[in-house]
Amino acid sequence: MQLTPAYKTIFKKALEKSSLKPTKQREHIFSLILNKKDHPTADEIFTRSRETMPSISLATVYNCLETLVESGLIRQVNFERESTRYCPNLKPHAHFHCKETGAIYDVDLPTSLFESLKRHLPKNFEPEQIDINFNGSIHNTNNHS
Amino acid sequence: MQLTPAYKTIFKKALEKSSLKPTKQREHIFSLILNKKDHPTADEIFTRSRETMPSISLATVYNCLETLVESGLIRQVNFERESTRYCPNLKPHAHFHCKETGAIYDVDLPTSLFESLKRHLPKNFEPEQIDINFNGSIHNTNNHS
DNA sequence: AATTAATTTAGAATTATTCTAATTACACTT
DNA sequence: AAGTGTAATTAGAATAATTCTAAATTAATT
Repeated sequence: MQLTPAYKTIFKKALEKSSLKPTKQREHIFSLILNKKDHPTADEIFTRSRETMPSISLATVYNCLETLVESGLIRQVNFERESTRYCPNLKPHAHFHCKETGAIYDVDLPTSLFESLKRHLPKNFEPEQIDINFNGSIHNTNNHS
Repeated sequence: MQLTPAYKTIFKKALEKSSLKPTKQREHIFSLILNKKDHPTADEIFTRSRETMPSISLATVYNCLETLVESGLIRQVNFERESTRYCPNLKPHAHFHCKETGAIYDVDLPTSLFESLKRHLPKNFEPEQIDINFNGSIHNTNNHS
């Protein structure tokens, strides 16, 4: 539940760039998301936060998540209209949503693929963000030989 | 507000395959979505429906949309946590969401791109649906020469 | 210490969607 | 043609994630 010095610097820089304050709550939530790299919902983050910061409120969790997304430290992930989930992986990647378990997996993708996608847009379309979401199931690989 | 005979057949076949009935309401909603190829929300569809079918209820609109999606006649489109939108374009394509106007544009993509995306999944991941969403703005092309 | 602006907080409000239970429509039997 | 059964529609209540509001707290600055 502690940021490494390196991440602490990244955290402060990113917030200051958007003229936002590096508060205890924001840092706490950022470190929670970094340290358990699943894709938690605001409510899950709220529950986890209270274990070590019992006074935090749900509204604050939502506020902090918003500021973290704004400053580029985390990404939002949405599947259909399920609760928004949050992701600290800033490398180019897609998400795979297992419809059986609801689990979300990061799928790394080469930058070239994103570039190739962009080339299909009309010239005056300026994408800021590209979300690629797979929906499906994960087969059992029963490798009985 | 009328389905062409060709679409009427597609409509009936698709529903029957899922053992669903081709009712007046389902057909009406399907034709509405087909005839104005924007990406309306359930509520917009509800409003449009009542112009020609005043007795329809919002619950029915939601029910019909669900069955149309189930039977593969239309697709759902989600941006962040905005209202779900519906799309009759079944060709492989992505969506571009303009953050200024909120408008959604279809972006045709070659099947090869989807194939290439799939190749980055672990072998036991079985995608059923791939959603590609661009988020950004559309620049003015002021072509004063 | 006083002032200000930003942040946090609790709880109310919002809103898209789903649920519930009653009614209606329709295909199938008698 | 009347009766039966199942699916679909309907109105309105319920749900749940998120946002809003207004008050309280915090931190930085004079």
